[in-house]
Amino acid sequence: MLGRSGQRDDMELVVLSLLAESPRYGYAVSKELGVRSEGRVRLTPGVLYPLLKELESAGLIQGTWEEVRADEEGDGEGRKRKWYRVTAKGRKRMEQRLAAHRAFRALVDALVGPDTGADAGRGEASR
Amino acid sequence: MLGRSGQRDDMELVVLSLLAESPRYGYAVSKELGVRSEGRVRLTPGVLYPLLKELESAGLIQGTWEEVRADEEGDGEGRKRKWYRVTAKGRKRMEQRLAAHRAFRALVDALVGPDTGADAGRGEASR
DNA sequence: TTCGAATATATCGACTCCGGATATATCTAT
DNA sequence: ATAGATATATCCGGAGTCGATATATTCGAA
Repeated sequence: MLGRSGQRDDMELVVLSLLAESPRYGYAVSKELGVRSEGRVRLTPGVLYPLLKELESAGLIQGTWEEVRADEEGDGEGRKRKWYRVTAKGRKRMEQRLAAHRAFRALVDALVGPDTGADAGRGEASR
Repeated sequence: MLGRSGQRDDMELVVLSLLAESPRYGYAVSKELGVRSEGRVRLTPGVLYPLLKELESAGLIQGTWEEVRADEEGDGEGRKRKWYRVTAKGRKRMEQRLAAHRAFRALVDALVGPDTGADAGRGEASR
């Protein structure tokens, strides 16, 4: 049908960047991404958690569970969050992804011209 | 294993851009992409032809066969090329992909800072 | 003139990934 | 109460990836 979104590597870059900035838990990553992209980039649960899991098992990020209890009362389990931080290996991966991203940017710029806010209509092709 | 490439939408943008620039046949698209990206972006047959086919059946590009004969001699079939040009619909799609690309660029810039040639080490996070 | 490399298009298929739907449980505000 | 947000996680049908493979023509070098 041609028209999804699907950019796993892009997501990897963006998630690693966010986590490099400061440790966060999954849901916060998802929300923050929504905010910073002004709603243009969405990271749904079905993509987010498998990605985090994979990043962790690849040693690129490291997760720690934290219990968040609302009231002081003793026993029952409270809500849990899993905080992730980027490892050194993860930073390296992030740099790689960033380099790839910049290379692609350069290619796009070479093809359609650098981003000039207004559309100054490029020439029509004839043949 | 984490580390492929796979970016169909990116390829779509890049192929549509090339064809918007001037009509080309598949092999030429592939070669030109290699050149302009300095070898960083490769579009192999297994990706190229299915993509072109899909773009055509979606009405984004339009292909025409052209026979290329080496010598003047009459009969035998010569080598054939299929030239593609972008349709109006294809241009629209290209603009959409471009907009998405620019949105993602903006997000990355917001996350890691705009592209400053040299790496001016960003601050470490603590927690 | 012959033989390998480049040109040119195309399909196959095993593998991977995507992402909407779904499930579960806690917390907050009305 | 209870609806909606928070928070994590899996499932699985459908889609995409890309190396390998197939076929045929043309060019250049030995």
